[in-house]
Amino acid sequence: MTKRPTIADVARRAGVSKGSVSFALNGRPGLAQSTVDKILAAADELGWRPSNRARSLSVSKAFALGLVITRDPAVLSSDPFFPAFIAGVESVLSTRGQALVLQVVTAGESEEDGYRRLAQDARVDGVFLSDLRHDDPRIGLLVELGLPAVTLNRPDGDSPFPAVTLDDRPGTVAVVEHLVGLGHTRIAQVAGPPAFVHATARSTAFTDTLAAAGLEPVAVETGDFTAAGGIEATRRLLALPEPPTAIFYANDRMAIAGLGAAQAAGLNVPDDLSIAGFDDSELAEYVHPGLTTVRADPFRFGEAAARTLNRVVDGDTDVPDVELPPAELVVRRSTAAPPL
Amino acid sequence: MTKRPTIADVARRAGVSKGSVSFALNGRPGLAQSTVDKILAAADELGWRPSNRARSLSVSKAFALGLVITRDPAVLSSDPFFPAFIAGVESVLSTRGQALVLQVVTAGESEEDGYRRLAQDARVDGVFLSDLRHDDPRIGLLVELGLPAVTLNRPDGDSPFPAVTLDDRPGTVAVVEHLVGLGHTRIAQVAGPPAFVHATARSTAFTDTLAAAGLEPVAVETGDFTAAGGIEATRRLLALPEPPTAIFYANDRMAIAGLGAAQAAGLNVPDDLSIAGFDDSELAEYVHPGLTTVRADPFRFGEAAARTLNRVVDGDTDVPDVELPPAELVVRRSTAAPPL
DNA sequence: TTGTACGCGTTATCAG
DNA sequence: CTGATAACGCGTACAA
Repeated sequence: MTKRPTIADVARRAGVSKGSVSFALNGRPGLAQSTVDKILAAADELGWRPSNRARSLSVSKAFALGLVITRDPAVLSSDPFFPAFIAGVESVLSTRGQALVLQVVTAGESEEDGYRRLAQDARVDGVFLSDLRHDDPRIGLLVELGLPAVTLNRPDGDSPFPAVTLDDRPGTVAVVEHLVGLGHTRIAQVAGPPAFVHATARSTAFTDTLAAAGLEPVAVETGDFTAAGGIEATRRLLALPEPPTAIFYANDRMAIAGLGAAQAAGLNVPDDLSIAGFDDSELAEYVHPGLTTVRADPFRFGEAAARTLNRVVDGDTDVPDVELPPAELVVRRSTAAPPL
Repeated sequence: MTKRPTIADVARRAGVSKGSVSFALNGRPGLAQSTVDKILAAADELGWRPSNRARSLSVSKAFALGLVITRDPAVLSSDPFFPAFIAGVESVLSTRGQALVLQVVTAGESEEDGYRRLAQDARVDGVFLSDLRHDDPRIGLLVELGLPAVTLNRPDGDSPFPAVTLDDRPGTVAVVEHLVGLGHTRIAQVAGPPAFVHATARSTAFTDTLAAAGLEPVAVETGDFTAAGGIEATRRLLALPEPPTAIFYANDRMAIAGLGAAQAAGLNVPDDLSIAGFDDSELAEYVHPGLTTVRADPFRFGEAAARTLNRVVDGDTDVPDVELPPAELVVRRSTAAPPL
């Protein structure tokens, strides 16, 4: 409550100049050790902490990173990725005295505006680019804005930014092999919107693996990652003349909703229909039957992304991409051999 | 990319002094209208935007609000409240050029430290205080730190901060009356941790309403709001010599997990057991059977909280509490008359 | 090591 | 009234 001490207070108390204090506190050479000690002691006694504001102004940095999330709230509500991702990011930022600025862009406002605001207001030193889309326009935008970034997974176009990647494909392959191994031949997929890089990556891995087993998808429906979308897609699949005996969903939310739809239609899961999801969200383990799914580690993803972004922000050129351990299959009760 | 224009550039272009520019842009009296127009035009032509770093330094404000969330990531992951709440907050902040600084405090670090950091780093002008606990120590801490706040719901002790409240009780009462109306007499509850104000509020409303109907709870189990906790509590309830015919959970996550546990135990919901939740999370509608629950509006909550906090931050004294429309009952298929 | 300009708006003081 | 001038907030960086 008493106004915080400034660097001038420290200087006065140590009997030196402001400049020396700054040097001492930043551990820069050019000061006698005895002077450094004196200054550090004075700073300590006064409980001095640098003012972010003054520092920001003089070094032109925000000491903050930004995350723009574009979802309507209802959808975001049950997304299992971001909260854990954010926690991972925080675990890195908190040790560096940085803050995370979050921007939730709801429908109506464009996502680009979110980044633009962050850049114009100079609120952050860099941003995380998530949910990459094909030929993502945000990459060009960020280049234009001069805002450093790290991409979550690798974009398909050119990108000057490092990528932190977590390969979804091994998990997808494992799911398909698991289903094929159980004897399924009529397997369908509920994919995510094709505009997303990760959605098509999963989708392609699905089709390819099936092909490698000499099979073709019964159908590939497109969902929008929401529960409502999962229900719709599931109903369409179940209404097919020859419905699938197994459905692989691009995320758990659609899978859990699909599970509900199948049960509501009188089907027994897994006896009549096997269901697999993607994410291993909290509820996946606890619905009935437990959902077979694919588990990634969003917390680690957040840590790695934050560290990588900071290297860029710190001026490191040629920051290498970081590859995280791939997502892996978690087998539960929702998958079993197909009905005879 | 070309360096942004400063207030001095605008002044030069308009042929006036820096001070006048500042006055004109802040709509302060003391300038001829013609001068104001000239300045505004110059600013416009140059595309000038104030540097909020410089502004921060000179007016000692951060132009940002803070939210500290204390959950371990796994739990936070499926919390339906915060994402929508944050979206509501954003909808207000974005119109004022403010930012939201998010801090996720994971286990190990104390929540208090989160607020302390936010205050010491002067990162925000005020904070949202969520998940109030009885005799919440954070209130005293914030007073000590001199950090303005708004509480989400009303704390039970003294508080100098305005509260934005959303009464859970009418919804709780409605659930109990709904169950009693269906003919249930053996009703149990899975409550939240008693340390939380909202958990005990719901719990008390539950017990009181039951008492008003001349009934007593079969049992009140305490869950921790997680799916795993919901499963445990449900198992204990179902193992009772005379198990309940209806269970009311303090949130949807526990309810959905409880639903899974009941089904895994071979029970038919709602024929053998009625289940009701709280939140109306996205999946509530889509699990099978659809979950009877209580719906609040976290987006509006966020809007109201942001507006209220801003009034405090702006120096308004005696900002009144804001009362939001109460949570309301949503009846779905998971509740029905008890077995004969 | 010190002194001081600098980053950029805000605001109090003062002259016209 | 109108508008200019300068001090201020606080740390950094460079010339002296």
